[in-house]
Amino acid sequence: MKLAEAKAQFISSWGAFGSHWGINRTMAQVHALLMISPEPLSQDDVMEQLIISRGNVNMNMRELIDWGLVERVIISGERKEYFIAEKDIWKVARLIVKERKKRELDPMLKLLDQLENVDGDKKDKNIRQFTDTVVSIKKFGQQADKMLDVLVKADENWFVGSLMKFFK
Amino acid sequence: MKLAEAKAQFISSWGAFGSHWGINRTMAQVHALLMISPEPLSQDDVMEQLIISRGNVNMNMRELIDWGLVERVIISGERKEYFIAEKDIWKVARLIVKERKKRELDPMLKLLDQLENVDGDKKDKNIRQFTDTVVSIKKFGQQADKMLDVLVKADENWFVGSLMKFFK
DNA sequence: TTTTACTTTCAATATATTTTGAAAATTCAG
DNA sequence: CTGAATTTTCAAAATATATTGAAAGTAAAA
Repeated sequence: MKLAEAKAQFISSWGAFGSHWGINRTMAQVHALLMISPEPLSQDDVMEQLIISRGNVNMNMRELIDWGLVERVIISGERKEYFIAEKDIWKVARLIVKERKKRELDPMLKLLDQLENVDGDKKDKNIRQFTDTVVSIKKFGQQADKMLDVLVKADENWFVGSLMKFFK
Repeated sequence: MKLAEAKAQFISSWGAFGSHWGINRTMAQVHALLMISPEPLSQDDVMEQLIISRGNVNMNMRELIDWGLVERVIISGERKEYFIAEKDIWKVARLIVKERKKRELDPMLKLLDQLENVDGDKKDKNIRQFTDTVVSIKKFGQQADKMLDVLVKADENWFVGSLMKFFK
């Protein structure tokens, strides 16, 4: 397969994949393009290669920077800004987990705390089922929270090593 | 807090949460409603409680059944169909992981296999960077794949036990 | 068989999300 | 400062996704 074709497939596919992981399609495509580029790219480069508008590139680039997945770099003698992506896939995964944990898991756990105690007869089957459900989801969430914290803070090598041992 | 208010909050919040996990908002709300209901519900019950149309309930219910998150039940003497949700949150998590792995991870790994070998000079930095990226994502994906397989097939108690030991 | 209760489908509609592009803001060289 | 290059913003337009509801389909009861 030719490089150009492979690139196009990779970008499109990473876009689709990302859209299932809380990262919007175009944002993931920009990230994909930057990951496979050996040199930093400008906004114009991205516009040209992905055939999307300036505003679109700008917004998604900012979002990628917010997530910590992309960095601005200055090339001396150049007026334009350039961008590079984090290429270490473990770091990428950790950054995504960190961000999604903050946005989704943490608020959910906070809410479940509030829902744990509802007024009324503890023997009422409606109240019982509600409380049981909330409590079990909360417990599950707390375990997930702990696990993800370890992952997010883990040094890559330690983590890969131990986990691989664990899963044979 | 009153049960009615707590229910409304839980359903709305589980809907928002689900929409970040590959499950559409309404589908997750139907699932939430069924999880906190001590008795099976009919399509009419769901229509009434979530204030959504018959068609909408029907489509999302089928999707939930496809994922294995909801089951049809027959109540003797009743003409209508009733539905209950899987309430064990570990089973829910495993079903979701299983389905998403099949839909997302497996196709991605298959594609990466094809992209690993591109024509041209292995010394070219564009080809080098592309190949390096593809290979490292593939390795990462394979590890994730193994881990998730263990999780999906694991017996709940064994898994909770070992993992909790692992994460102290 | 016919009637009735219920379920499913899907084109039309409504809603939500993404993208554009031109104007405003910023930055830098002269 | 002035003006050119570049970046940012955001309302409007385009696109994608979800929802409705009425008609068609099914299956149990009469």
